[in-house]
Amino acid sequence: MLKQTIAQLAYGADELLVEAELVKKLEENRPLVIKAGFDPTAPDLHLGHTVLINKLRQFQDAGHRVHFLIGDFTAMIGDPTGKNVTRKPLSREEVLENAKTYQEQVFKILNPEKTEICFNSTWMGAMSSADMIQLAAKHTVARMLERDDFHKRYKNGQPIAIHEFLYPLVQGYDSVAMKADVELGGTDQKFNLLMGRHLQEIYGQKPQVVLTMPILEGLDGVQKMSKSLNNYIGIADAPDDMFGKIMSISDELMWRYYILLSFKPMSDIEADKKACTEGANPRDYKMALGLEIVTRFHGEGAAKQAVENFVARFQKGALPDEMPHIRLDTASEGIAITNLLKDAGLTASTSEAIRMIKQGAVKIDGERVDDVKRVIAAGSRHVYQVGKRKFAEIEILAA
RNA sequence: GGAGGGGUUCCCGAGUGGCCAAAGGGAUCAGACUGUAAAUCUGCCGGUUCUACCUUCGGAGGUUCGAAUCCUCCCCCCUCCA
Repeated sequence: MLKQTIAQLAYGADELLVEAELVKKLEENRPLVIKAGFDPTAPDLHLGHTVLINKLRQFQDAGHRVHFLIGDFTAMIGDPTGKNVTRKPLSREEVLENAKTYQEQVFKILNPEKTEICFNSTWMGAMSSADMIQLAAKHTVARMLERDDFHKRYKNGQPIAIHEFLYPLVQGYDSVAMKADVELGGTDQKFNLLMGRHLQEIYGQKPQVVLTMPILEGLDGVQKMSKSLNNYIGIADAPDDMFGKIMSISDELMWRYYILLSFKPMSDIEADKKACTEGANPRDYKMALGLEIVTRFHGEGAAKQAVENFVARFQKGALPDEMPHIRLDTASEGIAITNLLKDAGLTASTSEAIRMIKQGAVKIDGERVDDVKRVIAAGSRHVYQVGKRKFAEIEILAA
């Protein structure tokens, strides 16, 4: 029973340190304090960010309490993680604003009853310079340089500001202040998470268990999900978009998403996977995954609607129910199709419009356009389509 | 501080005076096939009033009928030496 619980909690995780300690803690039969820290730097969350939050939710469902730490103090320092450059600190106002957005988004997944929001400025702000130096005395430079990115930068002669050393110390001290039993973080956080264990021991606490989660791949299945790579699914994406993006991922990536994004028990996921290798259509499982995820962020009604829209549009080829309505003014003799597509934003330029027409990608009211020089009469109103995804109803008004 | 190498269209990367809007690959996009999957094939891949013209090869000048290609100055990156 306990074994199963641990297997489920560690499912999809990169590393669990140390499993034996987690067993002991669970055997105490009390709600554990599960810590996860977030830098309020990126207020627009995408599914990659939710991997960790989902795992927190699983701990809640297993009866534990999540202490959701907003690193408002640390954000003002600027974590060097992953970047080889010193990150610029945020202002107090930015931090608070971002933190607010964070909270709004995160309760779509977490159970508010079992969540406490903490700010590390609560204890860090109260710390005196002398205390800070005391804290800094708890660790050596040599060990600090073990951290991968510090190590690399040091070796390459790139600058490391002193305050960057304080970041892991503060994050570790947070665990002391919060009396964390378990801390979750991305794999890139491992060093900082282990610092928590180290400091807790020094301060006379039982060291926290560390659970690291992998970084989620983006829609391309290769690079990490990120906004700047434009391979992300934002949790604020519209239901149809969100569902469509999920349907477009590869079968292989789908299982990865199942493991890291679905709340299905691991035994079910493994069974589904097996069914597919034995001939079941992966598409149906992909649709189920899409339904689950869209439901989480938009509710069941919107999610079911998104599925219906998807089936209607892509499996039956119908036009979407909702599309932008655009009005364009033009001279009384009408407007060239190429200019119309550009002005309506369906293509980036008239040159692209010509290309699209030549490639048979442009349709007016469902009928393919062949003539690049076609002129659309003023006063008309049609549905224009470019490729599979871009639609608009455009009305031409004579000026 | 010294010596050398390099910055080309979204990315990598060829191009050393005209045939260059610039090879090749990748990505994107579109078409076919499908399950808006993958793989594959095809096409496209700066802009426009499109058989032509305009803007682009780190930046600014210059030489030339003509420059991504030659010259001058400047900015940035990399390698080796001190």
